[in-house]
Amino acid sequence: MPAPGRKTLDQGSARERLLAAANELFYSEGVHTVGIDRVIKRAGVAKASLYNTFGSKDELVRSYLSARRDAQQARITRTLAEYDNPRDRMLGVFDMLDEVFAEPGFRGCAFMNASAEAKPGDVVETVCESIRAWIRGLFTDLAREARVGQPEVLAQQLVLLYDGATVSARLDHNQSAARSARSAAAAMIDLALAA
Amino acid sequence: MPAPGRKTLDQGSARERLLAAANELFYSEGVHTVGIDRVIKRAGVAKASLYNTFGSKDELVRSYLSARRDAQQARITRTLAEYDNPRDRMLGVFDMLDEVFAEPGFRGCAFMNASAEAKPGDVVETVCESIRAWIRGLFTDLAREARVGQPEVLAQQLVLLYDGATVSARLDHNQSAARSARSAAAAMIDLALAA
DNA sequence: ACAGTACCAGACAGGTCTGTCTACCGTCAT
DNA sequence: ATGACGGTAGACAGACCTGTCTGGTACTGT
Repeated sequence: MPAPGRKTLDQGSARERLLAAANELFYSEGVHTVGIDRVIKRAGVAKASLYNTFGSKDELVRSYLSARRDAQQARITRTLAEYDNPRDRMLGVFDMLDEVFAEPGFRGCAFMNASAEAKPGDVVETVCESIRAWIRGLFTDLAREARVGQPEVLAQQLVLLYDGATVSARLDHNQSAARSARSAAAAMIDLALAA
Repeated sequence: MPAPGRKTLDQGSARERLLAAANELFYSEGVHTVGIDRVIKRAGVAKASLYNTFGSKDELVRSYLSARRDAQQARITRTLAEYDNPRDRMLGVFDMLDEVFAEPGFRGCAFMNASAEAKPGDVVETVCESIRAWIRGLFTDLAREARVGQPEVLAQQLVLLYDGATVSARLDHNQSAARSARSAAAAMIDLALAA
């Protein structure tokens, strides 16, 4: 994550700088309110470079979300590797959330935000669905690995807590949302294991 | 909820028609993507009427959200009246969510959506905070009434499930999100009561 | 040396948005 | 009957947004 104070980005190819600028601006202010001109100024790039590279603003938005999805999946995967049993892995996701919420500039889930701005049938929804399916699958796999009776049921409940924590951290500025979700998740997991 | 198929609204004062049109359009397509012209056409109202009544688009948006907040609070209050003990009241909120999610045109929480589009410090955030504080207070009061050990803790967990269900219903098109949240809520409540 | 590539700077066209303004209409109370 | 009031209809200004286009610069492989 680049230092946020800088005025323009000056490392990497035009594509990389554009994606970095898009990530900072689109995430922190919304896809709609940020115009092309601000993105290219921030990236220190000519307008022609943007259109040569991405073709349209829509494509830039799509790429921004795809890159963010990949980064988020990588971060979760990295987190999981720190634990050696499915129960701790599930809870580890919530520990990671706690860190994410504490980062400066946190403004909720980029995919929820982008989806709220998108009109029905937008390409944005596709990226959105892909990361959501991935997370749901992750929790389902972990639940199955933990040998609970109904892995899908537990996974769904964990997803509810995951999303709820994100919303509460965003809208209520609730610094402890992830920890509340974690303790609720622990209770749900143990109930499922006992059943 | 007015019939959504109609092209223009033709009952009530200009103010009422504008709010009804704003509610339909802003909620279903987003605050930013819908322009003033579409709102007044839908309302069957002159542009001057909008600016005489509300003064600006921002104020119309604020009024739209305020009206929606009032309607939502009224609906929840009506739901609570159907039950006669705190535990059933808490769960009743999730039964209501199930109905809400099944309504045609459901597109998630209007306040989450508006907040995602708003820039930091927007007036929108104020309305948003007010309904969130109300819901949190509601669950806290019910939890206290139910004599659980830590009412705030249970209330926070129920809020997580409430928000999580809304997100999952919206983004995953998950028709059973409210029922999953309800069963998780029942488990959390009973754990809190047993403690 | 030279062609090709990748890039920057910015003017420009065409569209859309908010908000103002003029002009007109119908109703109703005094 | 007349003036205030609330409303309609739509032109218009000014800002802003996307996307195209021209022209110039720097490096790189052959």
